[in-house]
Amino acid sequence: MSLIAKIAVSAATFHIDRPYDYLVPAELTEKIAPGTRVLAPFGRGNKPVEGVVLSIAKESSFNRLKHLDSVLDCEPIYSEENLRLALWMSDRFFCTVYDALRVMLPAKVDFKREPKSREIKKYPELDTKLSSEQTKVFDGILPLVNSDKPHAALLYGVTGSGKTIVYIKLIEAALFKGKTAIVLVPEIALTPQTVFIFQSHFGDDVAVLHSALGAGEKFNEWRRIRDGKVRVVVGTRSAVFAPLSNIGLIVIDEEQEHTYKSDSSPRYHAREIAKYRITRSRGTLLLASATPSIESMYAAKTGKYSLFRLEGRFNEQNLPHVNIVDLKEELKEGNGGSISSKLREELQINIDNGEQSILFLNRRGSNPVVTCGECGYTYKCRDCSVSMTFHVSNRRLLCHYCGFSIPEPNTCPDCSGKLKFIGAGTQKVESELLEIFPDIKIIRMDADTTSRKDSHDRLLSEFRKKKAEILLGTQMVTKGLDFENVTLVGVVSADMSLYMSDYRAGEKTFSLITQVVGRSGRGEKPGRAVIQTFTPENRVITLASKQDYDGFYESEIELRKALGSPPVSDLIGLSVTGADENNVIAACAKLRQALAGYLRGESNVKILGPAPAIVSKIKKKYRYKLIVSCINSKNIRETIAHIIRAFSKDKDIKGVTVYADVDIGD
DNA sequence: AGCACGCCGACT
DNA sequence: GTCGGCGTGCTC
Repeated sequence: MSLIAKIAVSAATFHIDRPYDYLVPAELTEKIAPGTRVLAPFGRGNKPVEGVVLSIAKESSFNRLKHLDSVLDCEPIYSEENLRLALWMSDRFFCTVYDALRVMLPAKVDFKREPKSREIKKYPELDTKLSSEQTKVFDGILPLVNSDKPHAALLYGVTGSGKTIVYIKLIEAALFKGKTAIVLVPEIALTPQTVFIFQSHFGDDVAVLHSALGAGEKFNEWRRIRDGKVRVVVGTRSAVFAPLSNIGLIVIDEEQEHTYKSDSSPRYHAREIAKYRITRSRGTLLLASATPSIESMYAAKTGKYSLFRLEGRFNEQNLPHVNIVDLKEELKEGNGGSISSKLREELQINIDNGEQSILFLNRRGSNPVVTCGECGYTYKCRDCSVSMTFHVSNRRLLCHYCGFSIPEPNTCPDCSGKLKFIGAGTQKVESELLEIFPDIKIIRMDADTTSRKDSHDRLLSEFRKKKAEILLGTQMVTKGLDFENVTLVGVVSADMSLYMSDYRAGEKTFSLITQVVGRSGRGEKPGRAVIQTFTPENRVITLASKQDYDGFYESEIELRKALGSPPVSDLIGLSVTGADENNVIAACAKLRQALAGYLRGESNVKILGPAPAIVSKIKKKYRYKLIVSCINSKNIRETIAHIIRAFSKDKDIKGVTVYADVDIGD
């Protein structure tokens, strides 16, 4: 009697995803095992598709089985632990089992060679001088790492308080116990110094996983980890799946960063994967940040996580002196430009003193809106519901969502009226600065100037060599940069991220301003910051300017409690997309009805929407959203999964797709 | 989501 | 007769 293999198939979509049974041909019984990849005939056309063996059985309840085509690996590429995690992910994050498995491997894995034997190097414990505060934190966390019970801890450590050295000491402790460690960073390119410290400290014992690695390099690192050649892994989101065994410590640095959440399937949060792995290996999860997410601090304050604090800046540097500039007043005085008189004055002081400045503006291009001054016509993307941004560098209007572009128009296409270019992005601010200070050099750093390989590093090293007076850029200038000659930071518009419908808007803005202000005054000289805003009295802006995290947390958590937002309750988003807007709306109505029916008995469940997404059309597809506010439980997730499956089978709904997303931001 | 099957109209 | 357009339903 031949064996039956239960396969997670790549061609299966969410609503038909289940283990598919196949007969194992006699000649494959030697090679096949749970965790190997196979080719299996699927569908009416028996097209060979890739799949992963979940388990081997003796019999099947299905009676018209097909035979597997071939086994692709000479040994299991997924461990039992991987398979278990994938099954858990599929019900936790509404994805197929194959999708979950796919994200655990580097893009291209060619695994036909024999494995190498594992050798464990002994790592010598290093001698390093901690401050008394660092010692206190280290002594607090060490027993957690040394115990055999799973733990989660939050380390609240202000910028410059020396968190990295604490991570290193804790990793050493984990290695000393024969365990391994993972450090997650938001984006390698933005935190080169942090990565460099780990590399120089742990040498050959550390593997770095970054997105800039080629497929082959990534695979080599992955195999080094898997073969036990390294015991420490530093990397971005997907490094949380690194094939280490016996994990003693996972550190998530800047844990509030949104990059830890995947925005395509599987829509997982690295923190949740880390918790899962740590629980099973009885290790410690250390979340760390200068501006912890509200949900993590809430978990710490309610006793779910242990809480540790590092509040002294390492070199005893003082906080930058912050000026808040009211842009309404500037307008009254006739200054409608991007640079207020105060910021101009402060920039002049720095130029005169040979000191450098960083300016932050979270918008690229020249002008985000081009409109007709006479009839009001506005240039919108052909395929997306957003206005097109003028880029002076190539004199084109560009859609930032799909890349569609047109040449710069001369007059209004409707009435031939004169066009107005409204708002300011980094390119516009650059030209305004050059008008004010014609003799200086400015380095602009945004997606347009860093698209080529290594251009990021090149621009930063030019700035470090003092080849420019001002570094002007988007998000990418807010993190990790450490230039001792930078004594002034300017936030060109603090309002931009503040007035979005996202319930995390305040939290994100607080974190962004706090981080960018922290770029100033990192050397001997004291730092200054100028924050420009139309709402200087806003709570988030005043608290961020004082770097008052505790004050911000207290006011924010009260707000969340009053509104019933996370972390007091959870949100599960249902996104509905399709090319025909009426079909999408009709599908939403049906979905809402189904949700209301199934969830009627549940207490504390609210269904919000449907409403158009913030950007209601992208690449010709309309996007609507329903939100279920609830306490996320297995029961609720199963109900929603059931509704989505039924929805996909519904013949009355055409050309519309739906997916669910947990822990959403808006 | 693919992909094949099948029903029906159009054309040689 | 038979080619092919697309509506329908299944996927071990």
